[in-house]
Amino acid sequence: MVNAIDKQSGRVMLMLYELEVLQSDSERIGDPVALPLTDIISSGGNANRTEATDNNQTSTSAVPPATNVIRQDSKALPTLDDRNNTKHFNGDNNRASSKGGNSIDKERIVNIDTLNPYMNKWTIKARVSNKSQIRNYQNARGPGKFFSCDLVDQSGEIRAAAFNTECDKFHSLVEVGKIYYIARASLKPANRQFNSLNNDYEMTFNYDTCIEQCDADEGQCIPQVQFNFIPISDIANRQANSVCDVIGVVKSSSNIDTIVSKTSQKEFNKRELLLVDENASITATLWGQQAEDFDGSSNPVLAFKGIRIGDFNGRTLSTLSSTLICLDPIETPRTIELRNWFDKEGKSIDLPDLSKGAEIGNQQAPFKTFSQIATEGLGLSDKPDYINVKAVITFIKKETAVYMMCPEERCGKKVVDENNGTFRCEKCNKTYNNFKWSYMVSKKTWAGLGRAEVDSPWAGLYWPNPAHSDL
DNA sequence: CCCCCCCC
Repeated sequence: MVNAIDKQSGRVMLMLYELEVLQSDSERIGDPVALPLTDIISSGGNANRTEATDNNQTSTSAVPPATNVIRQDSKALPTLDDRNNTKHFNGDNNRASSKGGNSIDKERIVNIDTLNPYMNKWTIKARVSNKSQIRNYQNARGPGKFFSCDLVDQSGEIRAAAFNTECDKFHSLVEVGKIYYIARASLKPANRQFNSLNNDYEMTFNYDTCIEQCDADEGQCIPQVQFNFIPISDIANRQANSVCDVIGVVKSSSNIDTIVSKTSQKEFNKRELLLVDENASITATLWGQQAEDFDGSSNPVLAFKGIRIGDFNGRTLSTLSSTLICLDPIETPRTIELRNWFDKEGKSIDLPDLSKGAEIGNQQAPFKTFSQIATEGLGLSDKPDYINVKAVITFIKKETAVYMMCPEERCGKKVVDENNGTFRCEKCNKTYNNFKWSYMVSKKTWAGLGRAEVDSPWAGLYWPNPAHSDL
């Protein structure tokens, strides 16, 4: 018998080898209790206490399950099935249970959050919360096809993938919202760049995998979806191009816009939302059908599972085809909290916008003289450079100091006065009965440092709120 | 074994 701590997940594992079944239908012996987790960790010698603690903190269930086995019916502890007698335990034959045919052992259901690559016999009972389309791909090994789905039970969640034969076999069988027994799939470490699910592993359906639908009324305790929300303000500290779960109120939304992809030359529809929570706001972009179908006019609470973080002008969110979007989700108390907060005060306060980081001026940007801008070639590459400048204003262009701005919150473009009481925004392709005054100050500056001969460039100062006008 | 997901 070996006990070990999985370094990657911090989970405690107990591996039992070469067991011999003496009797399979005995009464419960003694009064068994759950293994004391902390004792195992501290007696493990090289136990990594920090990892284990961190893992527990980030887990959505505050209390680790006493055992990984859900006892479905009997008072007795699970017993080894007669079909799986000792001959299956004398080696590493992990196909043992398939010898009894294409069946699933429903008496030995384990929680999803206990699955790991070292277990070779398990069944889970899980709801499908999300499923991808079949995607064809081409790589060094030739063409292939693939789909993935997300599985959830009362303990946790895991992403599962299926390739080629299994892709064809399981794609139509697996339906979002339905519950299945799943046994004998492979497990490997999850790739955090693409997967925000709260599990260190991902599942791959293989030739041996068995999936069987479960009656709907058997799964009432299994949630529809599990979220691992991070506050919007935390997105600033996350890696660009990673995925996360976010919830917020749609404070405003743009019209549909069409862009042409640089790589594929194809057209895509998009809609930008301003998503807010109690501490920050961020732009979230919806694509394709999800953009077309979305109506943000009632300021709904919107939850995203597996949305991608971008770094345009600070931080943005952008949906992937795998992103699950839930309108006013009932699964989380955050929906009510955010609703109450927004209606009471959130709708009328301006919060830090993570998608305007670069416009406001990055505090980390270095101070530069105008001569350094020239000699270092700043501003000449495709991506903008951000600097701070300490300078004296020598001239202000008064004629264009104010302009009439589109009243739409996320627009900011100049409107054209139609001279009939309406104002047209070309960007929104819409005519409004009102506009907002905004300020664009062009000015000539001179940066000292004994370099008076350096050309002093024009600089634009932009601030959307007149309350900040202190020039 | 996928992992493309678009634009400013």
